[in-house]
Amino acid sequence: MEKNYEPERFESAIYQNWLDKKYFKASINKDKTPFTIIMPPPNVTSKLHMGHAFQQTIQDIIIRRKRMQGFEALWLPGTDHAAIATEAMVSNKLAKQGITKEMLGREKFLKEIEAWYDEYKNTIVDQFKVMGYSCDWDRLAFTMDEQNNKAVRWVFVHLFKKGWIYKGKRIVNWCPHCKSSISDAEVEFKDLKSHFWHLRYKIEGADKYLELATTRPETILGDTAVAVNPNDERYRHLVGKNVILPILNKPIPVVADEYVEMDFGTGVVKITPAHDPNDYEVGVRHNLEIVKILNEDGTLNENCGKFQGMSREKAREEIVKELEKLGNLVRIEDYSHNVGHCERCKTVIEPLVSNQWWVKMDELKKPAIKVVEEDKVKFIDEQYKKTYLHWMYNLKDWCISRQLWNGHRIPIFTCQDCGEVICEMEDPVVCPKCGSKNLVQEEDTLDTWFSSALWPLSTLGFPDKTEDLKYFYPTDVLVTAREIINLWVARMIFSGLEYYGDIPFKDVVINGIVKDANGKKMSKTLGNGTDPRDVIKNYGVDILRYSLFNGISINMDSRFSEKKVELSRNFLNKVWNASKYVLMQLEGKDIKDIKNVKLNLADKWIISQLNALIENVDKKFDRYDIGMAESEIGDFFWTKFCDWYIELTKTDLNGENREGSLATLNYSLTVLLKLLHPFIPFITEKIYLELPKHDESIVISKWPEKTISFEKENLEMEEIMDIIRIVRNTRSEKNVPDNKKINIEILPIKNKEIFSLAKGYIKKLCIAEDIKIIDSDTQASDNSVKLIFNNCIVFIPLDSLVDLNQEKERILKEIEKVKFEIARSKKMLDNAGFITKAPKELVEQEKNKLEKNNELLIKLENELN
RNA sequence: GGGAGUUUAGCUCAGCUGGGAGAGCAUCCGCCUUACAAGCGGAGGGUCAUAGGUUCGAGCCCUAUAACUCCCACCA
Repeated sequence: MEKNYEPERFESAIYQNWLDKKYFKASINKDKTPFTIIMPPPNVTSKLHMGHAFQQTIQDIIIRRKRMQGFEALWLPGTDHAAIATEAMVSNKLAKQGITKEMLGREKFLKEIEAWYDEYKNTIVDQFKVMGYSCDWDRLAFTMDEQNNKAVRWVFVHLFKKGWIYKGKRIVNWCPHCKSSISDAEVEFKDLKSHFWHLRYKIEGADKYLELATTRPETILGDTAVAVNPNDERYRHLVGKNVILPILNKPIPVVADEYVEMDFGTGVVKITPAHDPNDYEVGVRHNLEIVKILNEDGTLNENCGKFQGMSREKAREEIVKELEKLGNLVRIEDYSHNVGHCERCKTVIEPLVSNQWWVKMDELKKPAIKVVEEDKVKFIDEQYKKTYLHWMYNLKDWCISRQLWNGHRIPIFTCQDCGEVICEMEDPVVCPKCGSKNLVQEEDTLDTWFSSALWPLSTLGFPDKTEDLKYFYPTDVLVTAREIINLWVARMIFSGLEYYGDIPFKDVVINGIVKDANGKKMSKTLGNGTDPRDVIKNYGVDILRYSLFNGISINMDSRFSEKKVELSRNFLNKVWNASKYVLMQLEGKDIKDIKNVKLNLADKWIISQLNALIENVDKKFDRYDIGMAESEIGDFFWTKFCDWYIELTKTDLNGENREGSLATLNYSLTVLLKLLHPFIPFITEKIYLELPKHDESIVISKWPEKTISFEKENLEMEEIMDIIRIVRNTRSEKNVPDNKKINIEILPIKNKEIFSLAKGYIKKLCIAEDIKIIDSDTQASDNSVKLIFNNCIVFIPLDSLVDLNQEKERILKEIEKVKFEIARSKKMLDNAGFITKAPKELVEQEKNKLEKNNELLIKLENELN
């Protein structure tokens, strides 16, 4: 093995070998239980960022362990077509050449989009491969590939025939930049400083005015009423009368509606049904005229007289001036309020009324609520169950049409001659009713989430009834982000249930966000993010992967810092060096199985410890606590394996029974590499293949299971370790530097034979020149520090005179400690409540402690006399 | 406005169904002990946000308060 750990020298070659050997390929195998993860598809054109690295690595860790545990492990990768974002990028590119999509026409524009996808298609996939992800790449899917298109068409036709898709005039969130409606979930609200304009409208036929306040004075041109609360005494007499709308000088009615809050503002609301969701509702209730004042690009339209063609912002200014001139402006108040922005392009959205396609949710949501209520689909952590259910209970119909060209075009055709509406699996050529060939398809495309909702189905072959679906579906776990529980997770659940009759996944792991070192969200605009590609370049993939998970809970937000990367580098370096050392010891030797060899005390200890480790790690894995699993293994490797076990074997390897140590070194390194493999796949593979005995690859090797255990030796070794710790502590306290050796004399009291076995360990780890087992304290050297344990007394003769007073102090301090413990135990045991109510083992344990401490106390007190 | 989360050592976080406060980093002391100075040995450091309550016993359970974070809904 090379002297230094240099990951860049082997990571990519190892990955290529895995691909060549097809280890990640999953196919139907009746002898194995399937374990399936479908990857949440990243944007096809995106570049690897910390969020991907975190979320996808979680899945890789899970799937790699399952593969080693003998499951038929499928991790199915794919990418998303990200309709709005891509259309915006391609439009921008064309705009630089002075071309609009309208100039190109639909067909040519879609060709441009396709070319764009082709160019960028592989960037994210290639970067995922660099990350070491063990996906079945042969199954790489795309939300606009043939299979998905087919699934989308099938589902649309299915819903249409059930009567669950309808066209309706509703207020939608309109993005004037994207020129499309966007869903509620894609609207971001930001607090903006603005004003409250107080206006007065003249009451028709009277010389009085009605005062109201608005945050959007420009919409005055679309007002068709003012509203007051029916219980509002102040205005009751005006209901049914008209007021004169300024500028347009048009009489509009005063209506009474519960929606108006009496306490807010003046208690009078201007109603613009075409441009406000609530106003729209009021408009419907009172049968008001709907006047649209905006074009698709956000400029004012032909209903706006001299303001036509102005931008929203310009129109606001001009209209306020005009109102002031006309005497309708009372005052302007500072006000800040939440304004909706387009999540993708950050433009202020404009609510406006338009014709859209909708999916009825009433029936779809019922079973999707039930499966989560009954934990058939389980959220990790459980708090998200509430988030999900809360949203589902209040779910309204889903607006699925988007005014884009990129995406799945709505497969509805209308006969221009007889008005027949056609929605079938195949595009119709003639009208089935009148035979006309004059058929026109809807212009709009579907919300991207419409196809994403079918992801677990379509990637496995839906709508065809494939064997893959039967075998791999429902999938086992979905790993995804908080903010798309509603957008995506919910829709996959009702889709799976409605179209295939089963849940799409059993567990939903919601992962936290990776923030920067200061706990701030990483963002492009702030420039505070760490680019995972830089970390890979400087440190390698394994170190990046390890640093993302060490000591964190994956469902909580975590922080990423250069510091963590360095710590991870130190650890991987430790793994490399320790392995190098162990391999050096094993080289050229005949390595036996631990079950067929005589084991030393330390060997039995580490084997027992490993058993406990395996059990703990499995428990943590099974509840997706993989960050803690990682740090437990890492901790074990460093402390127990390197600092203790390897050091202990240095004695045994020079002793009579080297075989036991060699076998156990080999065994424990193998177990640890396997446990670490899901987290840091490359270094573990590299070392694993150097072991004297190994499978073809650690990827397909067997996950460790518990083996023979040595309870008695385990405890004995722990006692010896305690002695070693105390002696080291004493050395340090007495200012004996580590380059100076001491002599040690041990007087065993109990379990005497263990000390002859452990003598070497103590000598080595306490840096002793000589170690003697004595059988009476009269043999002990003069001028020694005397350390008292339950099973022995340790004497350390020191060159310099031991200060007797200082020794007395030390013993007194120890007596204090023991007395404190005794008092605590007594207090508990004297408490009747404790004796009767606490678990029996606990009481028993406490009694044992008390007894031991009492014995120790007597010995210590004897020392003083 | 509704809901959720967080608050433990100087920093980053553990602490499972209540039963003696933990780790790493940082700090201090001592070591190049031939796998590793990216290392080894040792030490100091905490009223577990605050105030009540339940319990034989509370970091953990209940109630209230405060600060920070996130999600949802948005009042013209």
